[in-house]
Amino acid sequence: MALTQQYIEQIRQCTLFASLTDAELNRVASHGQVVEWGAGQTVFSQGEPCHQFYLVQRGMIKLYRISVDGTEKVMDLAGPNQSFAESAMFDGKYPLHATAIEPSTVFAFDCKDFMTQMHDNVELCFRLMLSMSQRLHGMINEIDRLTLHSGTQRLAEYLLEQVPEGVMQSPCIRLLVPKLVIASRLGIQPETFSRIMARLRSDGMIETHNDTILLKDLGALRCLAACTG
Amino acid sequence: MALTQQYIEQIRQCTLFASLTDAELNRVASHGQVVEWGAGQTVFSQGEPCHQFYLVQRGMIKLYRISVDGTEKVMDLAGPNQSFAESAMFDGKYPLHATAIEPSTVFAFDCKDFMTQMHDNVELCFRLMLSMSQRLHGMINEIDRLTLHSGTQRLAEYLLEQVPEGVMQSPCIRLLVPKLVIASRLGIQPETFSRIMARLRSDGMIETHNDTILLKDLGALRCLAACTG
DNA sequence: GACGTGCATTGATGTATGTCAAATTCCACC
DNA sequence: GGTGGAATTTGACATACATCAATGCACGTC
Repeated sequence: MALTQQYIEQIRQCTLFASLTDAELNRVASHGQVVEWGAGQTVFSQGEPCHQFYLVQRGMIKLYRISVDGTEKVMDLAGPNQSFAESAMFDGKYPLHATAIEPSTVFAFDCKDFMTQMHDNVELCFRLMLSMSQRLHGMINEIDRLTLHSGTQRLAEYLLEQVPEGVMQSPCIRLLVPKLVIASRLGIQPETFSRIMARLRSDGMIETHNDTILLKDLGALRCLAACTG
Repeated sequence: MALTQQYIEQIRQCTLFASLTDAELNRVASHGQVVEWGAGQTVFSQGEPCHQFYLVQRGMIKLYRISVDGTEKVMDLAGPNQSFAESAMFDGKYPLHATAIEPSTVFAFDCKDFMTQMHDNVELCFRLMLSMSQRLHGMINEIDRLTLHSGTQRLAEYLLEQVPEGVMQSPCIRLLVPKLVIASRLGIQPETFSRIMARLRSDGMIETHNDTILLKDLGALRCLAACTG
């Protein structure tokens, strides 16, 4: 489906497009599409030639790799207002799989057009380079966590990341994706995830009701995440 | 020390600078320096404001993080003709530590000048974006290996990576850095590294003499690296 | 409302890898 | 060429986490 005017303002929210003029944004949009994906549908597969990159409007996209024995590692989760696969433009093919884990609306932008637009607009290049550098540093942090932190620490960090800005004490958070997926994201097994949660519960740090989690002791969680433990 | 004419051709070897005209390259060089670092000397520390990015001329630079308890995780090793910390330009500070692990000569380029040069030269932007996207995909592979592959697999992969192109059978490779450093690079302990090597040796896949390693059975190593085992 | 499917939890058990410690080898420096 | 300190190796032991298996729970479908 064509990317109509009604979505323009929403696209501008994404920092990648924030600096564009109305005319430029319209041009990007004119080469874009709105696509709907059902839960479990694949947006693209690893190795596939890359002609588009994406911005999530609604829903959740899982970005992941699969090993030879079928095990899946979730590399990232893209929710509303988050873009993905921009860097694949330069490689020509996607470095991982992407599938929707719930009904999702996604904006798809044409790589070729975006590249020519970057040629005419250095500012846009800088936007993309900033975005890529941030993603790169995010990856460094990811490797840091995977190698230097324990499963418990990573889970505590994840819970704390879900807390909205400015909340001071005992915030209540919701897990936006199945625990199975979070476990893979954190590099642990679902069983281990469940066990760590049980321990945090019995230690009085959290209270749980399905996907809703009350963080009773932020201080203890922060210590767990930061310190050796 | 100023970056004199004698180094220009060497800098051009790096893909990042390959597309530059003589005039452009001279300008980059005029804002650059040649710096010598002894073994163990730090090039920059994590969090430090970033004013330069680097290209190794000779030697080896270790890029790493340190955890609260002092444990060190080597994220990457930059040898001759490899650049590092380009992406820090956009963040304003270095995301990790860099120290020389042997006497090294490094070209240092001024970020501010390079940024203005990118403003005038979209081609240069594209070069950097290509380089960043490759690094990004390298990181994805890294996380893939850390989470989906065993220590043995990662070590086998590392050994195979050291084999020069086109060598068909029983290549002899040399470890260019202390095993301690490689172990950290692979996310395992030095003791584990040693034990895995011993196992590969007793399985007849390799022969070792200090830092020299004969890969006796490439097929078996490839199977070990790729398959589950 | 019964049924089925997939997710989550809990228990029992296995194992790869980490940790601690000591012996040995290597290497740089005097 | 000897000496000291770091890197490496090896052994004994500990443990976090994975694996296997069974049960429970929630959700959607007919």
